[in-house]
Amino acid sequence: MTDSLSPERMACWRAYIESSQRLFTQLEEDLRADSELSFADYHVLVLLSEAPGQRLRMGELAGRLVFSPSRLTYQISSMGKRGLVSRESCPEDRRGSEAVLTAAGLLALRDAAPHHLASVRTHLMDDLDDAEVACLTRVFERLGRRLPAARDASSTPADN
Amino acid sequence: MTDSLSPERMACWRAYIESSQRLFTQLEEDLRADSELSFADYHVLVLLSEAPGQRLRMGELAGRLVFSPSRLTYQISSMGKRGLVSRESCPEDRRGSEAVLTAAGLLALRDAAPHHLASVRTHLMDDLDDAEVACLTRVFERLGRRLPAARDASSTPADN
DNA sequence: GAGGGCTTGTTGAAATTTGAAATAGTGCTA
DNA sequence: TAGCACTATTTCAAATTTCAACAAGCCCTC
Repeated sequence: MTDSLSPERMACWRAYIESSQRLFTQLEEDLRADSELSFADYHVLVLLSEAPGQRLRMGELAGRLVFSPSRLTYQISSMGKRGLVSRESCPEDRRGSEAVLTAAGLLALRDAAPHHLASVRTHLMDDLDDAEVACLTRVFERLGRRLPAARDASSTPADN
Repeated sequence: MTDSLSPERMACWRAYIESSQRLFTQLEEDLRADSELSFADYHVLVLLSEAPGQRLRMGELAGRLVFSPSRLTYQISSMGKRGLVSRESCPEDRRGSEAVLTAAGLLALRDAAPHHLASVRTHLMDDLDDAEVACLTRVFERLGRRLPAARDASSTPADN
């Protein structure tokens, strides 16, 4: 291939995608092994547990999870069936609805968290020294800032 | 949450997953926008194009893509319908089959590569300095070496 | 040289994800 | 207050992915 990336950067890129894929797969597997949650379920629970009132608008949640709206609808309805979240319609904007953490959801999160965090540690974090952690943090926070609402909305400024 | 990860490491972890997710989504979108390929299609084409005889066993391919066997079967059959790859059964081991790059597949890769690589550069690589690249490479290569224990153990420590 | 236990890859049904269109509500402008 | 453009979310069909069998071939050992 006519690389327009230096060999070092190409190697970096490849290592990054492949290892990340493997890592995510592994974490998902671990999570399913010692809880009834998928990675997505877990992530939803974490975000809700940290939100004021333990509730979030669908759109907000979708944005943070990097989920399409319809995927989130499905995700939340599936979690709803399992009693992990409930839904309420939003008083300020009646088009909207919010996902609310239930007691059972919080319980499930509390149960799963230690296992999951241990998994993150053993597969990733324990192998990193502080300088590496600092480097990754810097790189990925910058990346996140640069790749904002990738989906649609605000990206076409003055055109009509 | 009772974090068993220091706040720094927790922040690192969060930035890493969220940004990675966003990045992968963005790259997929870009790729679809300027080619007929998905990210998975592209990746298959790259791996085949680099393989001796431009062919790989299904298992080998699945391992490198971090795909389940049945997902790969589907993926390859879909690419087969579009003429990007073909299939042959493996002479040494008649259980096996291999995916073979076609001329059209190579063409499609050559067409897509510049766009895709540009996308990787603008969204990620151009923002990294050499030290960061070195750090990411070190971290993710180490991670990749530590993880493949996950599913299949067919890996050779030092080669490729 | 037949059986048993692996490994390779496929299949089919069920679950999930996508993408386009539908539904409902907001808010501006006239 | 009607009309219109826009936003938030859901719905539905089609595409993809998983998961649990299955078929086939390999690799022993006896």
